[in-house]
Amino acid sequence: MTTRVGIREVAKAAGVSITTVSHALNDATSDRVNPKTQEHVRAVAKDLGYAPNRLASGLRNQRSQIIGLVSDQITTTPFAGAMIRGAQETAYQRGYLLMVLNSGLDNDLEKHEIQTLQQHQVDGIIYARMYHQGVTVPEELYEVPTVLLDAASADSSISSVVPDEIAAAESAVEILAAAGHTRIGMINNIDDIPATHGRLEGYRNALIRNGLPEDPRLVASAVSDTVGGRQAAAQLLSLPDRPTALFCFNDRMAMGAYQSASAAGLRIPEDLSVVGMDNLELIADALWPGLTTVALPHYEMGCWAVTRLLDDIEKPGTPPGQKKLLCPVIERGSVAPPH
Amino acid sequence: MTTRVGIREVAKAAGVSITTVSHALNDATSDRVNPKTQEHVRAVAKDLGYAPNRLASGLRNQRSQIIGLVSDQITTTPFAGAMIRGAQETAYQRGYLLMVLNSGLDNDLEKHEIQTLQQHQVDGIIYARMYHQGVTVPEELYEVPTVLLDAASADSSISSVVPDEIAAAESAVEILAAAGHTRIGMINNIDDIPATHGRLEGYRNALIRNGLPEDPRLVASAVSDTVGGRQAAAQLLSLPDRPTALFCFNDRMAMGAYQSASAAGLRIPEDLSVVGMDNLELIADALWPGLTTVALPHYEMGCWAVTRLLDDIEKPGTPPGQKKLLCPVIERGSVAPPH
DNA sequence: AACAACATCCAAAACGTTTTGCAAAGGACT
DNA sequence: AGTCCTTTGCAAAACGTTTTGGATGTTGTT
Repeated sequence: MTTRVGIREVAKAAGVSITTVSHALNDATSDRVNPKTQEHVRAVAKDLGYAPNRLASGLRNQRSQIIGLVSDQITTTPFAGAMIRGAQETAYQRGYLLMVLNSGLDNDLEKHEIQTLQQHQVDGIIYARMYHQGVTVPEELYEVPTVLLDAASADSSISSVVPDEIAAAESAVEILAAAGHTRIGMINNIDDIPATHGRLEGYRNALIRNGLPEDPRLVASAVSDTVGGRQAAAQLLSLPDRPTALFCFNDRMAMGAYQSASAAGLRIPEDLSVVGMDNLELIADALWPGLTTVALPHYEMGCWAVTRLLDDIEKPGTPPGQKKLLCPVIERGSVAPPH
Repeated sequence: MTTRVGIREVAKAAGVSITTVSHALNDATSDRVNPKTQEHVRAVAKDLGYAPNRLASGLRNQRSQIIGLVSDQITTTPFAGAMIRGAQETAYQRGYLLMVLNSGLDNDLEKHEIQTLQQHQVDGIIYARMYHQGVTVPEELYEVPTVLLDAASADSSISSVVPDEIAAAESAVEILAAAGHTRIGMINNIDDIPATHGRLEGYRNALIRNGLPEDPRLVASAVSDTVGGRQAAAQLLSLPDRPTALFCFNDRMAMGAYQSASAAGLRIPEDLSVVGMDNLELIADALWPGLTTVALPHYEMGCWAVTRLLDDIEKPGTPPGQKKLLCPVIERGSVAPPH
């Protein structure tokens, strides 16, 4: 384990002072150092594989080049990965590193984690949820630049990014309407979260825009997993005038709908069209036929959050913004015209 | 934003010198400070909410209290979450923070990331893969304590942790044999990775141990996703003397088996028993009936890796170890006796 | 009563950078 | 040729800790 090369070594090797090295490396604009010298120093530094100790430089300029990401849970959903990856990659591109912490549901732990991050002088914090929800921001976060990821706060002084649930549901239902369906059912979630209300609203908007009547019997709600979807679908499919198409709250419920359809002897998409939401590849891609669905922009939200945060850090004073990101439709094979 | 309270403030408030504060706080064993004074200082520090600046103390004692985790991909599998959570939680419990970086498949990027971590003076690095595979460790990692997560290296000087593929497959097949099956098929992966060979070996071991004949026609291989599983299952189920039970390489392939069984008019588990592997809850829980499967210990592997790494860091000289972790069976509803 | 031994605390140096105030050197203008 | 200005490089201070060597004060022994 060779001892790390420091700025001194570079200075000696380049035949100049430490100061000159520092200026040559950092202060690109200032004309305190001769361009030729600068180039020379840079060459030598690169040659020696010099990379400044971030602890030291962080201590000096009160900037750690680290941002923290604290989230409620990280394991249950595969979305976590995409969000973190989006955040990590854009942070890295801008010269920052990401520190990930998850607090479960423990508020005290969360407080403690935020404090720990502050001990490490993080330059900013991303406060993330693993599914879209409203939150109240812990007061510790007001001490440091913060942006909310997949979460929204009543306090509009804090930036946040969430998916545009309404528009997403609209485009999902639009696909079914465009295929010619006039009796379109919806399988909704029962939790009181933004997605539940937003997707229902989008469903209604799309019906209205297409001149289709709203039939309250065509909306069934259940627990938002496969079993719930199976039950809700069974209910809708047993209606005397059953829907020919189903918009499902998410892909897991859509999987339940597949199961009920199969049990009822209905083929997808010939007898029943289905559209899901979330683009859970593990399911949407695995179903037979593949599930047409609307993707949640987790990766993009991660990118947006970090971009916003770093803008805030690097040029403070930018006014906060609440962003809703669009959700792209992913077409597979579960939609066909009704007969 | 109140200015952070430093060690000076504590010293002033407690009426002692900075040195005394530092000793009182850190050096619990040394008798350089009066117990009463120590207690007093600690009370004051807590009162003021003092927490030492980790950048400064890291710089001083060449320890950042940070460990890095670099992995190939983080998004495609939901396992990433569990591994990272395991690593993060145990690190946090021992006073460390985790820095997560993913390099995709880009080797240069990976090198650069490792260097960046070293700039931040990380105390150690976890080198992770998102599915079990052999790797050659980048030479940069020899400069710093390292352990491999879900990956093994030919170089036995480096610690690593992987799932015990053979034992896992054995227990999967054991379940089927215990239920009374004598014609047990296997749907395997075609990739040349440890899991492929290990699970096949475990399958064979279990057959032998139960005195069952090995019939090579009962093993079908395909791409390890749902479509592949569907095809392989179709092949096995069309055999004149078809297997009454299927051990599938993973849960996605098992889902394909469900689809083929349904297409062939076979009910699960009455006509066909199925066991998967991975315990991908999204699928295993969603299938109907629920899929009995063997869980990969991702969370536990994350814990083990960090524990090992920190032991290494805190008391160097511990000899390296290669660990295989056992995989628990998760029983659901896809196994029944043959008729 | 003087001195040794001990307990307690303090001042200062160090970790590796960045940055400020100055000094030295070199060139152009009168 | 002398003055002034510009260009360039250096020494030193600062960031917030930890730790070492030594100073101070207190107690016990002869």
